[in-house]
Amino acid sequence: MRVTIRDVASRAGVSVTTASRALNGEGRMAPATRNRVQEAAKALEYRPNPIAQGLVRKRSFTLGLLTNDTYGRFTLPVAAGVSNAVVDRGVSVLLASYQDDPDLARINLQALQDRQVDGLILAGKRIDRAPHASLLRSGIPTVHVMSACDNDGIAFVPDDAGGARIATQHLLDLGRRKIAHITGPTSFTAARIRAESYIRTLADNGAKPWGDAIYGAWSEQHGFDLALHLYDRKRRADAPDAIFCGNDQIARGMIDGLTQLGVSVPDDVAIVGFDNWEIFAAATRPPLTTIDMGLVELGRQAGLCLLDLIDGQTCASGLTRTPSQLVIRQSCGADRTDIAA
Amino acid sequence: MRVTIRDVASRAGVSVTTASRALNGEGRMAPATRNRVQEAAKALEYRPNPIAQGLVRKRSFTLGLLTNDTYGRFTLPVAAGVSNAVVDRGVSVLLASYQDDPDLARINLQALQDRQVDGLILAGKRIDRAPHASLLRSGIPTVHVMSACDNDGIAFVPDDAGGARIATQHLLDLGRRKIAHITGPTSFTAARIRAESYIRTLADNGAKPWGDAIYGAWSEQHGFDLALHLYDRKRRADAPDAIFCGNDQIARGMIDGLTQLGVSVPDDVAIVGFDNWEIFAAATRPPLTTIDMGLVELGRQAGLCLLDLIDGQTCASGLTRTPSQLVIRQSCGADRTDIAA
DNA sequence: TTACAATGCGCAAACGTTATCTCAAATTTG
DNA sequence: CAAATTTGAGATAACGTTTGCGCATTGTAA
Repeated sequence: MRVTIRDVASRAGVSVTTASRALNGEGRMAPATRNRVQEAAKALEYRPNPIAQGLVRKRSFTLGLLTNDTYGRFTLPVAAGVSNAVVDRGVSVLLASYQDDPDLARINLQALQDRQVDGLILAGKRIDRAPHASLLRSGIPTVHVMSACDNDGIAFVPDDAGGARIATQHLLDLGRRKIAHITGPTSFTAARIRAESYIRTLADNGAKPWGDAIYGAWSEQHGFDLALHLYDRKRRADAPDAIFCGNDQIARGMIDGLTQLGVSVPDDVAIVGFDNWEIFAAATRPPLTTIDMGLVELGRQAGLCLLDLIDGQTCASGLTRTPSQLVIRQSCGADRTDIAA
Repeated sequence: MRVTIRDVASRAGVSVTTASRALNGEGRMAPATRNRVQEAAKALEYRPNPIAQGLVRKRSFTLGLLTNDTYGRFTLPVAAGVSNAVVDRGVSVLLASYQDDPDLARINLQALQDRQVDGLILAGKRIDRAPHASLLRSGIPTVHVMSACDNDGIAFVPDDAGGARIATQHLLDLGRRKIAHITGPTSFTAARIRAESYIRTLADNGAKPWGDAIYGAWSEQHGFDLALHLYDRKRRADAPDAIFCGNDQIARGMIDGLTQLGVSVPDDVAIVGFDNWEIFAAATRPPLTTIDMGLVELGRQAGLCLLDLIDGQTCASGLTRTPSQLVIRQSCGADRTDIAA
């Protein structure tokens, strides 16, 4: 059988009560006694039983991660971040996935409630869609990740504006001046934010955008088609010398299109993507310089914030945007000798 | 406060003991009494507290899913499958991710053990690598997913041979006869299995492989380079009229290469991929016909098997390969009018 | 001294279940 | 009709913790 607090207590020659208090650092107690208990615990490799603790403390020391992301592209890095952030505080993460299915959402939420999760992380796949309403008023401390929430909610999302700024700035720093922006549908808030930030960054540097931001699908096709259109032989002279793409797929399509037209990347046109979707970004020819949204770190912060929230501390409320980072590969021609592979 | 079994008991006018037995369907009891209790439970929306149950039953009704897959490409579908399979048996899934880091693996395993998970799912990213040794002898019922295990272990992996057979057969059915196979490194068991199955399927149909299976990297580059090589103008006449690619990335590279050479897919060459990595497969031009490994279903089966194992039932031991499925898009020219989009 | 507070620790109850006994009433048996 | 058996259900003790309360013992002020 597992070693219980009873074993620790008897080895230290104290009562169970005292042992408990010694280990939790509570109550008045002779320092010597406390030490004795702690050493006994260490010697026996005692680890408290979270289930028993949960029963009496009415806390389970678990977080529920309820996700809506089918492919795991966003969720798994986030989940890893959450899990790693809280594991050394003795907290574990329950994963449940409802695939846009309200029934499944309800069942899973109920299961998490039954388990008395101390907190809930609701993960989505886009920042302007709120989780299904039934998830919203669970009565459990909740943070949102990669999704919208109501006014008094707490959400962690990537710093779209910052990422766009870094990307645009990078192109400016490389001397490009005719910088275009091609991105997803206007209906996506993330797309609009990135576009606005792109424009503002240019303005801050005394530059003008090359035409309006071009909205469309988040697809390779979109990038590909625009490459063919913008760099059509008739227009090529006036075409951009750099493009900031709203995601890696668009960037990929763009590069493919440019390559097909014989336009050189990065010599003629520098390309920056967004997402750092590794297998995608590394597979373009040339490999794609892009923005990493720092999802693992985002998960970390969401996890820690949730823990604070549970402890009753006031946690950074509202929307927190975790910083993005530029990952330099070869599609912009920047020197990357100072950057680890 | 939550409604407890005490509330149910008093509403039904019985003792707590009787209520418990009535709800668990145990013990001798007047049918009327049992009904009364069950109705009381329903009326109060009673749901038993798994924590309390766990304490006395020495089971936690949780499964631990310990994964090594960093990007979540495989793990999240599997996790969703596991979770959905077990949720209506009152079991939840704890997710932990060690990123090839032995220390993290140890810590996470310990956390799962502390929580007294009833079973463990060890998920990897390739079928010929066993999990870190320290994970192997945890003393907890374990099934492996997408990874190797020792002889008396239980593992669930995709049916590589079946998938390769279906893919090859599909090409044969479409009348192709010069079918090549391009795949990942020989060091990957999955690659070898797929290659062997490809050869066997051809033989079963009285056909011969077009040359040896070509091993290389699991990358687009590999496919791309081979396209340029195989369909070089000098060789094109003898080149394959169909290629079964070992994964979607190779297929993607191959299609890109062929397109660049002006070789038509699927008219001149039919391409089948492997993985059905949605965003990849749907983005090729033309969209890729490929093999879906059924990871969600794999997760389901692994979860149910683990539950059986925990109940002491003898579960299908050894390696279980869950069936793959052909997803028909447009890279083979097959009619797909009978298939839903 | 006497009274009274502080210190150090243990008893016992609680958390919400299930499981092991026990025991009265109802039923069958001889 | 008495004895043996079955039936139905409750009392009580776990499970491993934490926690409110109480009780000695020691130290301090009057």
